[in-house]
Amino acid sequence: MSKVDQSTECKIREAAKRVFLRKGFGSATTRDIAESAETNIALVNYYFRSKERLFQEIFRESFVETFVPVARILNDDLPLEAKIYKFVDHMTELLKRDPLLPMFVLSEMRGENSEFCETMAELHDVSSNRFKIQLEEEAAKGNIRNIDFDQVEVSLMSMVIFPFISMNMLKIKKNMTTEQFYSFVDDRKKTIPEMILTYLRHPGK
Amino acid sequence: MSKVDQSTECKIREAAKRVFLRKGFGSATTRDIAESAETNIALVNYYFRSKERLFQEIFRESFVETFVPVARILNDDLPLEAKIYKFVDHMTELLKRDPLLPMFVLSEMRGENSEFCETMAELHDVSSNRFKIQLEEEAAKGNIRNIDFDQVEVSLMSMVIFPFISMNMLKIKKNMTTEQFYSFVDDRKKTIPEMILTYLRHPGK
DNA sequence: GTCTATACGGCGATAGAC
DNA sequence: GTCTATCGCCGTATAGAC
Repeated sequence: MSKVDQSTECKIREAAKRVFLRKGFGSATTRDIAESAETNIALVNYYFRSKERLFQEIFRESFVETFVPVARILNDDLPLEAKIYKFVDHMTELLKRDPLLPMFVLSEMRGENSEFCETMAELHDVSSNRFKIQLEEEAAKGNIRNIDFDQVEVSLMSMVIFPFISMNMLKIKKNMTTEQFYSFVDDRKKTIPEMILTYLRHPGK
Repeated sequence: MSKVDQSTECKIREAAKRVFLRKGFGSATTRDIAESAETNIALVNYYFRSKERLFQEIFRESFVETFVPVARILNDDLPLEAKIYKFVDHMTELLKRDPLLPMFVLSEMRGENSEFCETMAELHDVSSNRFKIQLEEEAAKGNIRNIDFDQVEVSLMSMVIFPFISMNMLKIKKNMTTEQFYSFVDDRKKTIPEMILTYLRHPGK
């Protein structure tokens, strides 16, 4: 087997990721995936037993192994300003490589029924405890204002992630090409930390 | 026909909205909708001809007739600070009534193929031109810093809308009840405008 | 490991009785 | 307007030849 020729299993896995990210679990079909992997339905089920199991693998790989490690940057041992810049930069670069990832993860959690909430149990490991403590310490020292940690964290996540979720709408509304969109989110690597830090450093009324 | 008894057509429309918002177009079935409306499949097709047409009606009603008018607050004739507070307040109240609406609209725009981008043409009407001009005027007067309008607008939208998109994840991660979540977004009616306004009023380095 | 053929169910949509 | 019955299609999954 040559170097460029991947194993069938790997081709199916990559095809599944492409299709699931673009269409979601409900709208993606085994036929789509088999075709995209240049193979047939039987082999998809041979390697992964069912569409459901295949999806679970892709979901875990995308969320737990890709997204979560970057989110953990907030627990790194870094000064506040450097940490926020690093987080926004790394998360933006991750999402530029996989722009459909946030919508993929979040859209599978609608209705609160989903079995994917099980996978979410691992999320409790993502608690940003050290980031929270860091902000509390800075506030105690009088370096930043007193704030509700959750408000700051959610604002930060929102500003980084939401543009990718609304990418297609943004491109239509602002008449953006894909390149212009990427340039826009690159600019946000500066805007977002500035906005958060300016807010933190100036006292409320 | 009594007052409390709605017409069948209306019952189907309401059921369709419930089901589509919870599951999305791909995963919702005509059978779901019929059952939720306490009627049968034949009547769904009798009144709306097809699942596709029914969906288009719900989508238009939810997006163009509900969401867009609130977004237009940014074009109202109001002082900057009052306008931002009003926008965040109204949008938050709208989303508290229909928390699944943002995910519903945005998830149907994945893959950039979708025919719903046609409906999006009406979105060009939502251009926030007057808000943009207002910010430019305030900057010219030296009241706020010079900024990229799109960056500010997207940040504002992100911070208001994203918590509802990630509602289920947030509730799991922060161990929130639904009531606590609503209380959290109510607090954001103050946090978000403060963050935006603090950023605007303090010059960059 | 790989393919063809097929089983089986659920889907959207409609015909036709009332 | 409303319902039952049914058609034809496409989905997942598997059996069995190679």
